[in-house]
Amino acid sequence: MDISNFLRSIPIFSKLDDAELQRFGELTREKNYPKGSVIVFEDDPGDSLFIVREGRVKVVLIGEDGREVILGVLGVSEHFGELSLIDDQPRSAHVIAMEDTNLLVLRRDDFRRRVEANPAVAWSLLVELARRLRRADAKIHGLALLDVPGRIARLLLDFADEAGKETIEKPLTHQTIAHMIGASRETVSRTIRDFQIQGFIRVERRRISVANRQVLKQLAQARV
Amino acid sequence: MDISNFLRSIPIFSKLDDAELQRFGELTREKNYPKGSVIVFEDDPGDSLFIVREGRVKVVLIGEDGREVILGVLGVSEHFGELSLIDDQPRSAHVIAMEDTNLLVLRRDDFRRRVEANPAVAWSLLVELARRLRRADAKIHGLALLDVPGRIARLLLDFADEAGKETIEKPLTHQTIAHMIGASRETVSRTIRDFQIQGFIRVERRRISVANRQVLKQLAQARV
DNA sequence: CGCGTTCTGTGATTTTCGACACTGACTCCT
DNA sequence: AGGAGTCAGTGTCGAAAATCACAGAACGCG
Repeated sequence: MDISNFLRSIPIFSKLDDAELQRFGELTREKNYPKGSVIVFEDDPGDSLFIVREGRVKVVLIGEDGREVILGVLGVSEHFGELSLIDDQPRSAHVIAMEDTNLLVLRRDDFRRRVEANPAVAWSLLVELARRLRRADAKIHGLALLDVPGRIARLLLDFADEAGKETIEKPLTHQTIAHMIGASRETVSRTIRDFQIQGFIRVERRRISVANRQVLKQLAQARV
Repeated sequence: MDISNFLRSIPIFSKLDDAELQRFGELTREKNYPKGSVIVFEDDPGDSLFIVREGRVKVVLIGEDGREVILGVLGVSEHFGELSLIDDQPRSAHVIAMEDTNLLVLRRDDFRRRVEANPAVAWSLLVELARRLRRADAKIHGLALLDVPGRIARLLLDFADEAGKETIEKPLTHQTIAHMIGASRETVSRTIRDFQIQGFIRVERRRISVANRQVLKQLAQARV
């Protein structure tokens, strides 16, 4: 797929006409990162926007002791790094490649100029940030008000909804889930096993499917 | 203070010229809410932006069982409710008056039209949302990676920085702090007492001052 | 000034989770 | 096919914090 068409598939650029897309495309550079490499370091100044063209990355916070929390996992045609471009503050998290990854990179000045010339892009960006803010609030809600089963239930429902069906295709290890919900690997293992025994979910070879939506919804709402 | 001047004191409007401020001002309505009343309900459709002119409000998530988490406390010249205006989604949280409060209200269409006519406002809004997103991430970091003393230490430092000095003037009850950091009232009481005994902070008649910044910073970083 | 409501301090008890420490099972190479 | 590395299941243990249950302080208001 050529760059213009690829950019068009991204919400914040979708409103642009061909000429604009072309110009944006010309400003980008490509970069490759092998699995496990760190793309962005927390606290770095940061002056680029990244768009995932191939692979998957995780946005993580890392504590002094090395424990991590995953703020989000981004796949093809999702982007990251715009915060620092907007407010000139340092990076707020690390971004690490979960697989071999190919990114398009756009530098601050180029990006800003283009945005200023295109109010539609600014608006789409606002919508995108609003979406993230809502997600962040939901995450805070989960961490503060739900116990571990609740958080796992919510995560599974989220993924199922996103996939549009009952079965979650993505390869999620218990460790990854643990980091996403702020729990330990063992607790996740136990809880998943529990859900399975109770018949809420079905698991075969790392693929989870939701069997009893109702109960999970219950768990995801109240601390029981 | 007249409305134009008041609006000028707000970051997202500060870049506007007098004529624009005047026009914005004419579109606003005033509303009063007594202490404890609910200004915005989660899940409501929502089509207004609110600016605090007097008083204080809290943005809260409430669980099924009535337990609450405070996402933020907003004072004079801060605003809320823009998310729903941007993405047309329902309100993501409740907003409740902590004191008798006077608000300026701006309706969606008026707001949007004015924003579209003023790219500078759109940009300031982006900066504001970016700031909130960073705060939300920091909150997630705290909830997932820090123990209660750590979270309290961080909160106190935040407030002290905000106040610009060592003493925090705002009237914070232990209950409120507990809701802000996702902990129980009792644990907060005990921890505050502890900090006091250890000489990290000084407390007199509900006003807390930071005595030993260093130690608090330590606590706020690592799980000890 | 008194009285009720809202805060705070503290003990005892109970839950929830994380920390370890292993075991076994897959899977991906090369 | 053999071996390294990663992933998952499980038991025990202990620490952190939530909960429960009061008692005492402080504050704010009529």
